[in-house]
Amino acid sequence: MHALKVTRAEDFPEWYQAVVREADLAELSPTRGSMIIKPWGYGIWERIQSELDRRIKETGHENYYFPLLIPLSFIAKEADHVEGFAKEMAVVTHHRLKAIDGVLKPDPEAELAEPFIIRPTSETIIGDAFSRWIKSYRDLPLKLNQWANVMRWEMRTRMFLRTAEFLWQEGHTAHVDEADAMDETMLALEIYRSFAEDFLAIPVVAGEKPENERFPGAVRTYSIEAMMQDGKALQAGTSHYLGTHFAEAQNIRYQDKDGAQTLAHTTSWGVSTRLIGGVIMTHGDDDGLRTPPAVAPRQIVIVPMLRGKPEDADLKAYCAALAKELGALTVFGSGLRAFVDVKDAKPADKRWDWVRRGAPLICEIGPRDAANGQVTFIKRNALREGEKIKSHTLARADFVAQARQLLEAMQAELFAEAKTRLEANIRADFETFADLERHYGTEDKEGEFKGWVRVCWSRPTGAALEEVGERLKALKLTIRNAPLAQPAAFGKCVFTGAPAVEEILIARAY
RNA sequence: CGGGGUGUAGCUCAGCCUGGUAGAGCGCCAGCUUUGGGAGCUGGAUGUCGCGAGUUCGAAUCCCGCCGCCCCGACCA
Repeated sequence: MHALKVTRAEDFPEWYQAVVREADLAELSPTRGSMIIKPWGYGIWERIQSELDRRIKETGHENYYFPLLIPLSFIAKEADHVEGFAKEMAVVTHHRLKAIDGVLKPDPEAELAEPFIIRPTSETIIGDAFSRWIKSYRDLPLKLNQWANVMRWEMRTRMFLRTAEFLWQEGHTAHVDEADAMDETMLALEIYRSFAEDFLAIPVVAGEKPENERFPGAVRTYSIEAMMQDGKALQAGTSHYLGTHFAEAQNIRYQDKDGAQTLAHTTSWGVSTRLIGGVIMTHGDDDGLRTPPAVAPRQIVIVPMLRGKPEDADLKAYCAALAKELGALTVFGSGLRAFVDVKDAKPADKRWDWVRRGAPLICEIGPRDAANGQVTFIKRNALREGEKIKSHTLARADFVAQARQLLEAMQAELFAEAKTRLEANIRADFETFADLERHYGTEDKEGEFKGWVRVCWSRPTGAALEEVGERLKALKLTIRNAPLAQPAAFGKCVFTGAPAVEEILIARAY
């Protein structure tokens, strides 16, 4: 009997919802399209924040903070940018409420002269500041980052994957020229790749987005793409080289060494709470989430087998001492997070709560363990042997000595499992569009696992690319990216038969 | 915003066709029993049946409108 009522195989979207609820990650809020992130889910985000923040600072960036509200006129400054975001904007138009016929409404007499938009991203207001901060080549590069909430009025929302309001980090930088800005763009992409793989145990493919998938206003957009357990792709991070588009629109110029006024080259890059959706769909199983140890808010949870008797006190003391000893250890670069669950509930229920949340190591310690100086535990990533729960027992001193290694091994095992799945499910033997049609079909069962394909193409642009997009759309496919790692020679374009110049990944996507 | 589904207790759902005092299981609370693993027995609490307006003596049930959620499409981190 599994801890969730629905399995991945039966109904993947339902299973996803079940994990979010049963692992106590988040719930819907009264605010349409926005969610309440609960402690276990927010704890994962806090771990993501602190580690990513460290890596961002380590590479020469500083944090700052811009306002939530942006003057409406700002968004209009870059043409592609407006087109990309205008359709999903929340607008603030009044500054006062008034009871009209007993109903509170925006006071018609309190309409703002210029409305504000709630930021969907901050390029425009940050560009405005950059134009004032940057005067000389000596001011460059300018490498800044902010942690913020943003809002995009999405038609259809899904917990963590696409919500109207979401949390993210947005890096914005300015440079003297394209070469320097491109170095920065690729640096950010590499930060995301290594972070996703090392810390979230999510293997990804880093590459460049095709022209039609670029960020509005970008010259080049790069992404990391992860494979979910239903074979669909999740864009888990993006990095953009913006060229001089925003510099032109907002007059970001510096005086170069020869005294000339020169346009700066800018970049922007971000990852969001969507990463948590990626963690769920990469590592979850039919018993709930398996939280990668590096981001688990609690890495070792100790459940004492309390029986409501006097000897409980000894058992609690034993568990508290064990937690303290574990807490003094260091793992993944910070203090080990151990927790004793003394909630007045049945031990079996507590165990399953932690299984669903995906605490990496769950210790179940009874009086006999305490008396013998041992620790009985289950490993969340290898919970079962057949249908039965597999438990392990170690002498207490050995458990403490091995705790760090157990967590590191689990992190590595989760990554290896996902990496194997990714590599086993990218087909690279398709040469024509007919091969794609045969593989993905049009009549296939909804949600059937299809994986990704890696094919050659001639990189058409403009109308020709539009047509490629339409043909793929008929199969519910999109081009994810052109991986950075490319072979030396190419075959023929699957779309046109012309000589190819690049390999691309094609997949169904979130 | 278009197509499909759905909305009844904290959760999963029955009841609706054929109108007549609101149900089950799980969970929750209390007591007792049990105690190395998702326990048993007994008792108990919990609902403006998504919202609004109709038809009717009477609406969870029929009609109309609106809204939320889920899936698909369009759009996107």
